Amino acid sequence: MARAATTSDVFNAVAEPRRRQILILLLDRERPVTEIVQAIRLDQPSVSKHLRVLHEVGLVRMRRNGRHKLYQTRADGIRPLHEWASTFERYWSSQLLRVKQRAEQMAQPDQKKSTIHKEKE
Amino acid sequence: MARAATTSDVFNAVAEPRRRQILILLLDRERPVTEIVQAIRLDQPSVSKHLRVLHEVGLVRMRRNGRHKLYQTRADGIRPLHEWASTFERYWSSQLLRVKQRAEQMAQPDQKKSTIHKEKE
DNA sequence: TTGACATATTCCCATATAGGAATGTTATCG
DNA sequence: CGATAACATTCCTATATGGGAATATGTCAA
Repeated sequence: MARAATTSDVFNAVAEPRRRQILILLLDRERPVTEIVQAIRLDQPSVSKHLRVLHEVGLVRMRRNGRHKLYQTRADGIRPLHEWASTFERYWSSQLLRVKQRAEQMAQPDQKKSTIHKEKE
Repeated sequence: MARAATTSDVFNAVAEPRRRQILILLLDRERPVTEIVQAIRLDQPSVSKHLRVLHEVGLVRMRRNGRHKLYQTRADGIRPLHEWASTFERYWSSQLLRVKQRAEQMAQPDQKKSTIHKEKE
């Protein structure tokens, strides 16, 4: 399986770069599909599919206007993501913790340097 | 393709529920792989693979301690996600905007109710 | 060195899904 | 009604990847 159980939650929806693009584009005002197609340089069916995903997880609203369907970002839908990320906030904002961890590493000099990811702190 | 270009960025990493579980688990203190295996009820190879992904995108650090490898969340890695989500903050916190949108919808009563997603506002 | 433990990697399979092409659907207008 | 515009859906293909089994790698202890 390519991505477990909850295939369509907010986390999955924003994992796709094109969808993040669309969300930013539709943040300030509503736009018809054609305008989105032009803006993000993707064919219309693909855009419609992304919009469907975004709509299903509540990240965009849509209203019909004549022959057009106007989409707009529902910023509210981002809140779960924001709140989840906020859980980590006090850890990265804590200099003390970082110092503590540094000290622990100092006390364990027999570690191997990671070749994959270099520590940024 | 199952997920475009940047297959392994932070957004993709946290799109996986198991990995979010691991990140929370490793937030307060470092733990060896075996302990993670027990905690999240997943086989060891799968856990190792998730840890690899998390390490590659900088969401966990690792240090060796004897035969054990101790993993811990690098909260700092969540910041890009948090900052991205914050972009939307002023939109959901703005009551005024919501009222404005409500007014626009009132002026356009010929819309169809979405059967997929019900507006929560 | 041998054995045991801890972790990582490889191989395989099933599923999810992005994109493109073709087609279907819905609404407006003459 | 018929044509057209605007979207949505379906079908297809290629790729990504999660989980499990088997295997490999690495480290310590005796």
